[in-house]
Amino acid sequence: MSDAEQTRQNILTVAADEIHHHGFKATSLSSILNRCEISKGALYYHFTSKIELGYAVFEEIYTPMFLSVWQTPLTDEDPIEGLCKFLTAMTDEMSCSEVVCGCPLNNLCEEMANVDEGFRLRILCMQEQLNQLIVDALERVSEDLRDNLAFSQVGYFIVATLNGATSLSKSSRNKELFQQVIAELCLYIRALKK
Amino acid sequence: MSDAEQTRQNILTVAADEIHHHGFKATSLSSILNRCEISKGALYYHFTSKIELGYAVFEEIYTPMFLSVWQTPLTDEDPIEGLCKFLTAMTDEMSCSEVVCGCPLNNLCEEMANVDEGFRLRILCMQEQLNQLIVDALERVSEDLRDNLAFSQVGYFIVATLNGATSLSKSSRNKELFQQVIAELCLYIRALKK
DNA sequence: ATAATAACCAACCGCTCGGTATGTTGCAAG
DNA sequence: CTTGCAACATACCGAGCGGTTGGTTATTAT
Repeated sequence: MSDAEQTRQNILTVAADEIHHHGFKATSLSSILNRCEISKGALYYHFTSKIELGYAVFEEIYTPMFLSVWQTPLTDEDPIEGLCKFLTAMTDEMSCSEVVCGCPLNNLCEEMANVDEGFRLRILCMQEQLNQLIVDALERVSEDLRDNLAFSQVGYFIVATLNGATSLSKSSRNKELFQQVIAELCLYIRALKK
Repeated sequence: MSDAEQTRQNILTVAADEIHHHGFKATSLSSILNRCEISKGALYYHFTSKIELGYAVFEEIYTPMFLSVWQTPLTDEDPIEGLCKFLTAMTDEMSCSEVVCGCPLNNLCEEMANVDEGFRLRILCMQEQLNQLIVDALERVSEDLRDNLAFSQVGYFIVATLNGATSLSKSSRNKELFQQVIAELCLYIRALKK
């Protein structure tokens, strides 16, 4: 990787972390510059504006990471069990900073979706991709599931509940609350089976 | 009501609306001053700082409104049906601005809980009050419900899912997504019964 | 050897923000 | 009649922000 590309990646990584911790608007460029030990000129050589940097973080860091994390359990032979194991594993592996900071995508969603159209469209696109992943997985094993299930609706329900659980534990700083909601969610998910 | 108290209430009302629309940090005092047609001196006569104003909005506007809205369906003779009707009524009556702006308390939660301890404690307190309301309602009709239900867990699950649904519809600007998640949530709630 | 370009740096700019210090007004008590 | 305080208004401050401008290197092509 060239030096320039190395610098760019470094900016992206640091920016992703800063945005995760402080939100997009509250993240100042100077804090990124300090951590990267570069000047403002360097940053503006690679990105035309703060918001373009935000888009790049979203597309090149957050989205790929997020989708790949979901892909694994959903392509499992038994996606129902895969999902439940995935969710309970989340509660176990959840670090302190993850409890406090929440999901980066979820946060960005809350903060920017109704403020900036560019973010909104990117978020929308990613949400649909995720929902499609879930729907595909459910359809694949539809013969084992209850009749009259609305797969898309189920997908959004799962995602919404997970987001709500993250948000709840974030504001209460209580990992247990998250575990409780996830436990109840797993009951719901397993009950999708015949 | 005295003139001074009238001014204070006016500030609170306008601030509540501004914070709902733009978030706490992004709400500038000057926008409040403009809408109230008062000076900065007037505001700082009634409130010692921006964050104290925020606390007052939380305690005197958001919390009472929020709790009273939940109280009605939960004290219904049949809280299960009361909740479901309450939730579906929300989807019908939801205005455009409510879709875009989301729930004021939920927003404040996301934005401020892990930034300011004062907000976090107030949010925590209110969440527990709400959960207690739900638990009380469920216990009251526990004979009609399935055995082995963890009431508190169920309460947090419902709140988390509703929050997630609000967040989802907010970022996608799609009322239908909210309706879908709520529809699925009502299925879950009704399935609590024997 | 020179010219050009990629990759970066340092200094500065205008703006808005929350907050403060001081000035003004009207009414009510003595 | 005046003194005093409640209830404001006005003007200003320093800090931090995103962004711009005008250099400065190091490397590469000619």
